Amino acid sequence: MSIFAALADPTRRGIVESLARGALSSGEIAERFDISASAISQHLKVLREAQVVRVRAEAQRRIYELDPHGVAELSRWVEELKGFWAPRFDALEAELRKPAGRPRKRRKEK
Amino acid sequence: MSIFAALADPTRRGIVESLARGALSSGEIAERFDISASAISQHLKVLREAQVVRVRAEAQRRIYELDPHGVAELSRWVEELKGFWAPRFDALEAELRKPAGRPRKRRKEK
DNA sequence: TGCTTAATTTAGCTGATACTAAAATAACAA
DNA sequence: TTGTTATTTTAGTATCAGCTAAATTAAGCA
Repeated sequence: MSIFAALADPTRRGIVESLARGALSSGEIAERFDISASAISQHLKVLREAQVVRVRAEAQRRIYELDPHGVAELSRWVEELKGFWAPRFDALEAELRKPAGRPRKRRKEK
Repeated sequence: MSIFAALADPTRRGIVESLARGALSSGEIAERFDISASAISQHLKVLREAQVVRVRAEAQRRIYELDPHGVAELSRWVEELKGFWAPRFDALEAELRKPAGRPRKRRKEK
C-alpha cells in the first residue's frame, strides 16, 4: 500500500502526529483514540507495511516510532512536485498570498 | 476530503504527476489512462474539492492545473513532521543510508 | 504450571469508493 | 435550429476499508 493510502485515514494521521512527538507503545496510542485496541493494531499494521512507522519489542509491549523511510519517501514526492513548479514559482508565491480560496460553490454542488 | 485521501488513489496521483508537467484538458488527461472519461471526471472532482487541482473553462474544454493551495498544505504537513525530528536528524540521516529496509517478513505474515 | 497483561489476528458486518453505462449539460458550428 | 464535441452527473454495481467482538499469541509473574 502506498504511503498516501496509509495517510488517507484520519486516525492513522493522528497516530503519525502522535509519534512525531516521540515513540509510544501500542497501548499508549490506543488510549488517545476512541476506538478499540484491535482497530489501532490494524491501523498500525497498515502504517508498518507502508514503512511510515516501525516497531521494536520491549517485553510484551510493542514500541512504535516513525520510520524515516516513509517520511523520506513522502518528502521526496512532494519536493519533486514542487520542483516542476520552480520556473513558475514567483507566480505561485503571489497566488498563495491571496485571500482564502476555499471551494467557492458556484451552482449547487451537493 | 483530505488531501491525503485525494492522493490515496493511484490514478489520482497519476493525474497530479501529469499536471506537474503542465496544464491539461479533461480529455487529454483521460487519454493517458485506461478508464472512462466519466471515471476521470469523478477523480478530477475529488482533486478539485481537495484543492489539489483547479479548473478554468476554455470553450467546451476544462483546463486543469495544479492548485498551489493543496500542494502548499501537503508540503506544510510533511515539513512539520520533519520538524519534530530535527533534534534527531543526524541519526536519521545515517539510517537512510543503510541497505534497503524492505519489510523483512519474519514469521509468516500473509 | 496457571493467571494477567499487551498486543495481534480472524471473522463478519457495514458503509464508502471506483468503476461503467447512460443521461444530462454546455459551447460551438453547420 | 440541429448536430457535434467535451465534459459532467446520475444510477447502479462490485470491491474494499474500518470497525467490533472473539479468539489467539506471547511475555512476565504468582
